[in-house]
Amino acid sequence: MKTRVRFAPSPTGPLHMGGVRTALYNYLFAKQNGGDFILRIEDTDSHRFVPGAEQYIIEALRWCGIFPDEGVDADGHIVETPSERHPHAPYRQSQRKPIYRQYAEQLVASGNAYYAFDSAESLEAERARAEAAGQTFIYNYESRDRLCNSLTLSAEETQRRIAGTTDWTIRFKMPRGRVVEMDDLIRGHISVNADTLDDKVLWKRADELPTYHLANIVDDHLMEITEVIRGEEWLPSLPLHYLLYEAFGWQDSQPRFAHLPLLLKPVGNGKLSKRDGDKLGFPVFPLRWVNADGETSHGYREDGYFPEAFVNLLAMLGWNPGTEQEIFSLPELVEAFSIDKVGKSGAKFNPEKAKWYNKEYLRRKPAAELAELFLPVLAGHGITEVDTAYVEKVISLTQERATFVADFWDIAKCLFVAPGEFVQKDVDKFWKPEIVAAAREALENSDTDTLEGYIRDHEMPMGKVMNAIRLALTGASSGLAIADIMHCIGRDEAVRRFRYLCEKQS
RNA sequence: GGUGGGUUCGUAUAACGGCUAGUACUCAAGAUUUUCAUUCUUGCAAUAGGAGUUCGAUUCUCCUACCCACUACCA
Repeated sequence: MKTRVRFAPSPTGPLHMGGVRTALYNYLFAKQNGGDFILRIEDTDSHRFVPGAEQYIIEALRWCGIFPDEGVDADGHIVETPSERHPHAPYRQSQRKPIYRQYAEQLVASGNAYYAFDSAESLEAERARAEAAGQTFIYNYESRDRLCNSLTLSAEETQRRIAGTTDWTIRFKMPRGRVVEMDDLIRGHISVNADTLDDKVLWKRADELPTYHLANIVDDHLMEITEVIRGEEWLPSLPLHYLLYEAFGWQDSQPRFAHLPLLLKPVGNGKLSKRDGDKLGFPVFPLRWVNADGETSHGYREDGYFPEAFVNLLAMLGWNPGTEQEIFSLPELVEAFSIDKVGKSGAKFNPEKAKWYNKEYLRRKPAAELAELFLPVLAGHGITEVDTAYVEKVISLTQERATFVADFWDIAKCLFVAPGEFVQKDVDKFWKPEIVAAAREALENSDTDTLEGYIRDHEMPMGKVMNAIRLALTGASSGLAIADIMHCIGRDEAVRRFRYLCEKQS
């Protein structure tokens, strides 16, 4: 049987990095097994729908190099209708609306579900009453017989209510005295007593839409999903899902499940949230996101991370190859990934390690590629007429000092413009008459390649003289090697800058 | 509160039930360098606690503690 997995996000906002990791693991699993990766949009919550969120999800996955074989955005094109290639379309649950109702009713007919007419207020009151008594209200075998539903009402009354009002739902009827035995690819065997579970709502009449649980099981079945790989927050729903497969009689083709550990915030406890990024200064989203209020959240892409680095670091959060290799390209991940090497416990995200990954990728990239990325940065600083070969040379000198492409400017701006300001602390330390005199003599009696030899031959203090020259050339006493700078800007420019500082200080 | 899941250096993780618990990031020190960075070397630092099984437990079992998730006509 061909492996078919899906990533099924809800378009309620930007996809956060935990979601991207879930998508990635699904993708890796599919590709490793020669299967298909499907992107399905679970937009059954009409109230939380956020415009642009679906497009964001698609764009984020594309940026990571993850292209669905099937689903909305299959092969990079939006798929809306079924075809030979996409028999399972549409892939947006809102467009699959007509499919679900019959399944909900099938469950009612088979006695696995029932109509419930309790109002939100009455249920609220039940919960409050239970809480006051120090108990928890559960809508299940112990309470359903005294509540307002098709189990307690006459058939006529039930029919009348279904026809006459929109204030009803279909609830799953949890079996009594059942222990559900489940298997998880990551966590092993799990068993739960169904008596502790409640009769989940399957169908929301007010919206004419199924809830997650129903839509999810129906679609996974219809789309012939073989493995469900999703976040740990779904683990508590697994018994319900098992029971649903059973109620439909689909248990033989039921997918296998794997629940991924959560991504935790870098400091303290709890799962990674949008606020952590703002507070600690790292992105939690793959791409920049601007919400309806104009509030902007950082994105890895815009912050200068390479997609390969982002994918790599994400892959290593919760999974490891069992070897000491840390750098993996996407194809290498496909090769090495294994679901049973995924950890069970939540992984705290470490922004420092994320930067390290980017640095590693940056230093492995060819100068030509980096030059192309750096050109817009240069343009942003008003440098437009530059020779590409020169930019590549600059990059080869700065590459191993940088973490992001944008760092090239901070490190090497002196190779494009003369310093206008000088670090006072360094001026005080190195711009002293005797050093300046020596530096001037050395500079004027040598060229780029003989400067160091001249200073040495005349027994000048190497460190002080070099730093005085560096100060004149770059504005500070730290940074690139003098010889490298002079090779780039030329001796004449170096002398000019030196004289400029002399005049400025006199 | 209830249900489920989890727990190895600060972080991510490795270790058929068997050497001195390994590696990476961070941090510190040293070497190299004209400075900074790089690079190299070294160092700091962990099996949550308690029982049990066993010749032997990070690994298996139980208890406790702590953390997390779920507990909606949200996904």
